[in-house]
Amino acid sequence: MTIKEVSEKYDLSADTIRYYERIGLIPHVPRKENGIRDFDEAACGWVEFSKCMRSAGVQVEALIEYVDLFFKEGTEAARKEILIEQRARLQEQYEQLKATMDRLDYKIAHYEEIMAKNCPHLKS
Amino acid sequence: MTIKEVSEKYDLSADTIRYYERIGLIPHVPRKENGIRDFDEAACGWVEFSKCMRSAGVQVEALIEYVDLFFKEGTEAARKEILIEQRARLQEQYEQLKATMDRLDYKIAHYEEIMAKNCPHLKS
DNA sequence: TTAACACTTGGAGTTGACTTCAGGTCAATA
DNA sequence: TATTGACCTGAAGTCAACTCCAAGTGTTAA
Repeated sequence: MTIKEVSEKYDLSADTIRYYERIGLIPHVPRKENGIRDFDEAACGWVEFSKCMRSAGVQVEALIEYVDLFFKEGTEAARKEILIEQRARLQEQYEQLKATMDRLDYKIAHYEEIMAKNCPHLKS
Repeated sequence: MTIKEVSEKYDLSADTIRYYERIGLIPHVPRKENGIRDFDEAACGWVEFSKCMRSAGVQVEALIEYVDLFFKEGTEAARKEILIEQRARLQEQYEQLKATMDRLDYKIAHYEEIMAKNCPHLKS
């Protein structure tokens, strides 16, 4: 697969994918003889994984570290640690998100109320 | 209250609070004769609100617009729209977060398994 | 065969959200 | 009275994460 196809498949710009490879957020992508990237299933998998993690807000730094460890043997414990820490971060984000959503719901309901009062023709 | 007290109360740097005021993310804070900020309850409320919204990821831009409308009459519908849109954004973030957390759980479980296998002394 | 196009690289530029700095005022304390 | 410390302002700097650009190569279509 070309970078364009992968870009369309995962809705990430080709520049972003190249950038991810450059900084090591995804492993080196195989090339054809002429140097053009030729994504195999594994490379696609990494793109998909990084997209999922990034769009949830997992930091680039943590992903780079994970990918780096991935190619070294005997790093399972360290990789697991990274995942656990990132999972905890997302949990915190989730709590914050939930609290804020509740608050927005409350405020929105408040505006509903105000607007009902200010529209006398609605109270038939 | 001084900016320092407010900064400690809400765990936001004084610089951030001044920045928020400058860009209109919180309304103008009352001053003493000498020009020093003197936060009253309303000003504190705005700081707390902005902190809550920002830490959930609501964009600065949307909050500025909201604060701006807040001081104009007859803008209730517009304000409500902003809140609804931001609420929808958070909902999306939430879905993404949940999917990614599930995925991390799955991967973490996978590492548990691998590590159990690679530690024969644990299987008594 | 020449133009158009998709790709390559290294590096520079942009964006959003702060954060730091320089230079100044003012109140209180040694 | 001099200096310390908290505050002020406007402007410049930083950081993460892209995003765009210039200059070049290789393949396809007119």
